[in-house]
Amino acid sequence: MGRRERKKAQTRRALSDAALRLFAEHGYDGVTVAQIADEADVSIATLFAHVPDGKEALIFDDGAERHVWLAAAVRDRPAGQSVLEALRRCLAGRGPFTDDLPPELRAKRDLIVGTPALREYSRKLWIAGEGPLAEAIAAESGREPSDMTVRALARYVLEIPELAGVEADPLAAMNAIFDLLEAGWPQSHEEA
Amino acid sequence: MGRRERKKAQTRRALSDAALRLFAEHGYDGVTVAQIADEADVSIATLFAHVPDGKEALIFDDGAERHVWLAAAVRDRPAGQSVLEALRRCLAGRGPFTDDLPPELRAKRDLIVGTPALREYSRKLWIAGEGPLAEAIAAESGREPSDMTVRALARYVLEIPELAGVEADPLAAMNAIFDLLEAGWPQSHEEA
DNA sequence: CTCTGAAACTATAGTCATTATGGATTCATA
DNA sequence: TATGAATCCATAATGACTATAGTTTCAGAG
Repeated sequence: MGRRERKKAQTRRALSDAALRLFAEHGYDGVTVAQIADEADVSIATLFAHVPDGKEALIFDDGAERHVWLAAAVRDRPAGQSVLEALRRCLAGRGPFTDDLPPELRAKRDLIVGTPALREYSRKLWIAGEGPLAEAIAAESGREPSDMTVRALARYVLEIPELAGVEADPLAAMNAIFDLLEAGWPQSHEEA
Repeated sequence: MGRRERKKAQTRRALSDAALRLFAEHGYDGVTVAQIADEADVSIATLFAHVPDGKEALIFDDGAERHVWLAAAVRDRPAGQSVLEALRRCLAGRGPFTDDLPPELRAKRDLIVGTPALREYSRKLWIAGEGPLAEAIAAESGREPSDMTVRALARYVLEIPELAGVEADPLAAMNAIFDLLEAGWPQSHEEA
């Protein structure tokens, strides 16, 4: 990676860090993009060049990883395990379903959950994984990616964190929803 | 209804009409709130007093009706009909699932679908019906409204228009999704 | 009918996110 | 080393939205 890309990544990182620090201290609405740009020592124009989606996007990275990561969980699951079982286990170790996180990440998660604008943007990134996930599910179940039930299943799985995350026992809630989906999407669907 | 409320409703209507007309002609981003306020012959401050949720909310009414209407479809269904069957029939006659609409409403729908900001706001209003719908489902199926599966079902049903609406045959797509949900939420759940 | 308080309206000025412009600097590479 | 692209900057503009303070209009009490 050349110096150019390195500097670019550095600037992006500086912006993320500055934004997260200031948001944590003053709240999302208590911080202006000008302050963030100052803190990161770049101009406002540069800030927006790095974050075309706007202020909310500052503390997120693409989210492309998440898609890859979900699709991989489906594709690389142990032999004999159902697609939904793989997704269930995959989600169980992430997001709202574990408190086994470094305090830094926990604080970030709380900030997002407590800020409507951030929550919405986070959802948008997350739901963008519907297409890739649907492709992975289709490939593993011998269906077409355009199959409505495949797309619906992908979407429904992606909704689970938002639905279960606010419950008293998120993990139990998640399992209840997966049970519901598994009844409607039985193993038999997965025969090629 | 006194003159006061009547005038208020008139102003709100004038704003809606002006916004819809201008959006249709110049596109959502091609119109400023100042133009809309002018067209409706009110000040900008007044515009925002009527529409606290901002520009996107101009062409929508509360959406409170929609919730009532959905919950009613569940509550007042014919004896022996399942909750999901009632919802299936109810949705089939609305939104993206019928072209049997006055051209005025069709144009409005196309505007919303073709404008990200409007689409998102429309979704927000629609999803706000999750709570009421969950209550209705819970009441009819002898479960608690806090039951995770009830809330999930409500949410999943509300997602259907967005999921199926973009398919070539929306009605067929909707039916496919309802079949999926009915398998996971069998009749047996509805015994009190 | 008249008085009064609240609601609705207005003009004005401000804040803030976001975009546009045009120029300066830095880096990759031929 | 020269060239072109990427990055950055200062500046100014646009447009959504909010705050303030004052005016008009209506509903209801007396």
